[in-house]
This record gives sequence, C-alpha cells and structure tokens, in this order.
Amino acid sequence: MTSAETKAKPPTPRERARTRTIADIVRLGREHLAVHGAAALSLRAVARDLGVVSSAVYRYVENRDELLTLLLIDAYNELGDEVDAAVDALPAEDFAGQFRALGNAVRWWALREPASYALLFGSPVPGYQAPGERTTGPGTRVILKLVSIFDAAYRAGALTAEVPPAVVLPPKLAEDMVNIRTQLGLAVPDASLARGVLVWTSVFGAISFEVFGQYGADTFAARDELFAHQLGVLQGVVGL
Amino acid sequence: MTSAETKAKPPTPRERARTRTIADIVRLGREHLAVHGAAALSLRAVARDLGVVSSAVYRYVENRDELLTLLLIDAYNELGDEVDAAVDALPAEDFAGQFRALGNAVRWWALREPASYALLFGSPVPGYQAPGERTTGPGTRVILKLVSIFDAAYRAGALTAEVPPAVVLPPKLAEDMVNIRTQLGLAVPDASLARGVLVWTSVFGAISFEVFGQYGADTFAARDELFAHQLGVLQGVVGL
DNA sequence: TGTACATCAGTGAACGCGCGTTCACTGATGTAC
DNA sequence: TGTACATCAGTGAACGCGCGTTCACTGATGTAC
Repeated sequence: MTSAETKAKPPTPRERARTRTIADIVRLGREHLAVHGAAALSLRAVARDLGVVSSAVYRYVENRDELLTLLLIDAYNELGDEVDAAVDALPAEDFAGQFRALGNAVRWWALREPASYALLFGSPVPGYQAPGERTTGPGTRVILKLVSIFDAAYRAGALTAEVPPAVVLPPKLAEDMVNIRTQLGLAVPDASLARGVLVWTSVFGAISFEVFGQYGADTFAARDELFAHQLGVLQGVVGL
Repeated sequence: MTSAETKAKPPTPRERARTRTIADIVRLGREHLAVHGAAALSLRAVARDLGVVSSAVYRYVENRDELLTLLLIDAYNELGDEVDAAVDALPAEDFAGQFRALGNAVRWWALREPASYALLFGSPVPGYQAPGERTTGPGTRVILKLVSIFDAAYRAGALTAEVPPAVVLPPKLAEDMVNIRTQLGLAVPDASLARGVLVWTSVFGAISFEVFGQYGADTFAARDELFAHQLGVLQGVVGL
C-alpha cells in the first residue's frame, strides 16, 4: 500500500471470484465460530463447508491465525458500522440520546452475535496474538465514538459535570488522561475523561455479564429494563 | 449425601492418597489452563504431567467435563476465600472500606490467575455446561458478599442514597428486585439494589478489560490508580 | 497372627477422530504477441 | 483472430500430531474370617 490505488481498473472476473470466495470464507468462519468457539476454529471445517478440499483454502488465507484476524476485523467493523449508524441517526445535540444509542447498539449486536462478541471482548484466544497494525483501527471505533460524544457534549456545555471540582486525580492517572486528551485532540477535562473510562468499561461489563451468562437463568427477567437502567445511571456518572 | 457424614473414621492411607492425587490433578489442570486455555484443557496432558498413563486419570475423574467442573469450583472457592479474608479484615462498620477491599481482592486474584479468571468470567467454554447444583454455591460467593455489604450499610444508615426518591424503576425491573430482596432477606430498597447490580457488573467490567488486554499496550500506565478511581466513583454510585 | 479374597491403582494397546500444513499435480482461465 | 505461454484454483495424498475414551490385564493394598 505504498502507492495508493495502484489499480483503478475494474476487477477482472477472476478477481471478483476471489473476493467472493474470501467473503464466503469469512462468513463460514463466523458460523463456525458461533457453533464451536474461537479456540476450535478450523481451516479444515471451513474448507468442508466451502465444498472444497482442505488445502485449497491456503490459496486465500495464509494460515489459521490469519483467518482469525480476518474474523476479528470483520466483527469489529460490523459492530462499528452498527454503532455509527445508531448514533448518527440522532440529532447532533442529543448527546444523552447518542450515548444510549451507542450502548444499545453494542448490546443488540452482542446478543445477536455472541460468538463474535466473545472473540472481541471475551477471554483472549490462547496462542493467538492479534496484529496491532491491522486490528487497532477497527478495534477502537466504538471507544473513539464514545469519546467523541463526551467531548462534543463538553464543548457544547452539555456535560453537567457533577464531579466535585476539588476532586484531583492521582498524578500518574492525570498524566494518562493528559496523553489521551492530547493524542485525540479533546477538550473534556481530566476528571470527566476518567469517568468516561469507567462508563466505557461498565457498559461492556454489563453486556458481558448478560452475554456470557453470569446473570444466572432467571434472577433477572427484565433484562432490557435492567440495561436501560444501567445506561441511565452511567449517564449520570459523566453528567450527560 | 443423603445421610450426611456416613464416615467419621479417619481416612485410610488409600483414601489419603486418593485425595492427594485428585488435588494434584486439579493443580496440574490449573497450570495447563494457564498455558493453553480452557478449550485446550486435555486429560492426556494432565496425565502426562502427573507421570501416569492417560487412562489412569479416569480412576479419579469421570471425563474431561468433570475436570473442568472441578477447576471451576476450585477457582470460585479460591477467589471467594480471598475476598472473604480481605473484607473480613476490616471493621464491621467500615462499609466503604469493605467494598474497596472486595474490588481489590477480585482484581488482584484476577491479575494473578488470569486463566482461572477467564474460565469464570470470560467467554463460555464451547460445549461445556457447568452443573448448576455443584457450581452455584461457590459461584455466588462474591456477589453475595457484595450484597451483604450493601445491605449492612443500609441497615446501619450508612448508605447516603443519592438516588432521587422520585426515580421509580420500571415495573418489571422492580419485580426482579423484590424477588432478589425476598430471596436473600435484604432490607436495602429497590433503587439502591438496582444500582448495586450496576456496581457489580462494573467492577468486573473494569477488571475484565484489564485482564483481557482491552486497554491496549500503553494507553493506561497507571492501572492501579485507574482501578482505585473507578472503585471510588462506583462507591458514589451506590452512596457508600 | 495367617490365609483367601476383594478392592483398587495403574498399564498398555487399541479405537476412531480431527487437526494444520506441505507438495506435486491437473485443468481451466487469462495475457502477450 | 489465433496460438503459446503464464497464472491461478483446486485436487488428492501424505506427514505427524494430539485428543477422549474403552478394555482386558497385572500387581499391590486392604479386609474378613
């Protein structure tokens, strides 16, 4: 990718077939993921479902780890797309609504695709290390969106920061916040940013407990209401 | 277990050897877990480490799933013991301190035993269903401890409930809360209980992000301080 | 206390399985002249 | 437009591996009389 768009030509039939086959592999990989889990993801099984001999998939995918990487990126982007769509459907000044939309979008996607959610936010896959240069972009879309909501709300004066101004972060933590703010070009102050981190982890904590079955079979019957309530409280935590 | 303690006799040498071997199996299983993950947990590997032929472990463990169950129970109890010890070391009236001690105990254990933590709170192991009648007890120790802190604080008038009294939970959610309160014999009101659920999931959400590597390599250098801060904010959420 | 029998721990071979990956190959599709 | 060659997709056999689980067995440890 040194010289961008080397080819503007329309793709040849062969190229189109190749693209379609790769897409098929990713789709079948996701189905396999859903049934057997990431640790049991197998190139041979994907080849079988694809109706092809096992060695043939090596034309498209270097090895098992690369298939995992493709699935990771695919899932991150699907989640990112849904979150973006949900948030962007709301008026630019409705920050609280955007926050809730983000949380709900993540939750709905997670409940619909529990295996992909587990791949992204569950236990690490043993022996697999995601290649940062390919996954960091897609993998940070949700948190960047969340941060951008907080920041826009702050700039608009819509963050009713209930944080007591006397509250000072410990120096090392404040340093982290400064770095984040600088790197992302944010205006939101340290204390709110730190609370934003808690809100971020809390949203995913609530979703993980539900998706991973930590709530037990029937302790919580009103899961939609519970999550809505949790979002509401978290809203208050950052003063949205 | 129909007629309890059928034997009060001291254990025979054979029985002691058996108990020790089972303990060895669990210990080796945990090591294996740490290195290869739950999905790759293998009876054959445990047998190898035990210095015994693979079929021999079937004398002690019915099958692979039962070994997983043993590991699950063992981990839940180790975590439960550490949490209890940390909380009980504090004065009975120091509810906020107890809450922080609980959170810190969970986090320390999780960082020390990431594989066991992943087994308990990460992605479900595909194809494995924990037998509720054996795991529910150990598996609910931490949440019961947390709830007991909240309840004791409320009874002592130490819950400075910042919850606006006007806030009414949606009926279905309120029903869940009533059931929980009745079942556990609690005094703490609905709204605080619901906030307690958020605090519970949030503590584990923060820990999971750290243990599972969601924070990225160096965005957060001050992880102790970050978690302490998160506990502090969550304390405020329930009014502790 | 001594013998006869039952219980148990561990062996070793075998079953059938699925996995990742390599390699030499066939045949079809594309490209250059 | 027609031929000669290069590229690519997919085949099929093979490698070496580890897995869960069963089964008939040997030998040591315990128990009953």
